[in-house]
Amino acid sequence: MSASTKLSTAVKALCYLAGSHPEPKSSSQISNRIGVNASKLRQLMSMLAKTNIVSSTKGTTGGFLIERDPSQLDLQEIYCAVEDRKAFHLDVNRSNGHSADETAKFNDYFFNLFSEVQVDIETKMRGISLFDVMKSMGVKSTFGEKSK
Amino acid sequence: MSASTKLSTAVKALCYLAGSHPEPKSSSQISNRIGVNASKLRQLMSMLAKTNIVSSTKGTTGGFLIERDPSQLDLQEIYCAVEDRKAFHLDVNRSNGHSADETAKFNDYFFNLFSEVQVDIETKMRGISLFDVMKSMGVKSTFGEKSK
DNA sequence: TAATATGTTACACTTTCCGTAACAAATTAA
DNA sequence: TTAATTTGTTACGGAAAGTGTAACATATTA
Repeated sequence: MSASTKLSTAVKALCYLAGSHPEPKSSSQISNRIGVNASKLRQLMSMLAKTNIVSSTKGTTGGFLIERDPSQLDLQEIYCAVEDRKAFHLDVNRSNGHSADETAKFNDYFFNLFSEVQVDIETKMRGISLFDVMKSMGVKSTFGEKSK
Repeated sequence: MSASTKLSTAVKALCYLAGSHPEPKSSSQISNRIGVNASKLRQLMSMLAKTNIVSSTKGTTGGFLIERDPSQLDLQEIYCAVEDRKAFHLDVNRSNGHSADETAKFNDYFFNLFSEVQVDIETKMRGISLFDVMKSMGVKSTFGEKSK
């Protein structure tokens, strides 16, 4: 999955889980809802589980459960959980030329520039919580409510 | 070529041209210098020529010439010249799910978010001139100087 | 007329992305 | 204990994108 796809897919799934908490949802339920393949979704969810953003339980009554308050969970954290690469990856081309020194200096320059851009993106995403997204989306959170 | 590769390659070439103005440089000279394939480089240069950032002349004494003052040429402009897609492209995944309406709303949300990010990147790149890059790189501009 | 340079198209190769399948391990229900 | 269900992980074939190179028409110079 590409970086941006991972992020948006993860957010969709988390919105769904936050709207049906504390009822666990299986990968098939989630995938039916948000329209991605169940297997690929499990790969994504297992990453969210490793950082304890969701919990997972196996077996007949199992599934995924969101573990974090949506208002205290920002997009940057979600992104880092599902993507190894730093922010939105921009790559500098590898040096092949004669003047390897100069090419290396150029590559450093663009590496630094793109790093700055990445920091800017991270800052922006840190300012947006899952709850913010849910509000925009009209999804009501049931996180933290007592189950009847 | 990827977007970021196009930009960095174009900037390398333009720095070279700005440092050897007004002497035209052929695609082989440039490619030898910055270490990319001459044919691919011509593809890139022809895009810069269409927006008059460089001029090109054919024939034995031909080659490429930078046409803009490096201090009045910013990275965003270079980027736009060589890349069709808007800024650094981030894509939203296409909807397949049951609730197509909701998926569409999510996609809209992320499309808007990524658009904002793109605007931020553009703003940053508009603040950096080719001359700024050359300064960082220690390349001396000969643009505008009289040829002897 | 020969040589040289741009501008464009094409092609094979590699890498990445995407959708799907398969199956071990864990858990629940009967 | 057995069958059913679910996560977690790996693998694979095809699609798409990126890369390096070649080829050639067109234009210009010597």
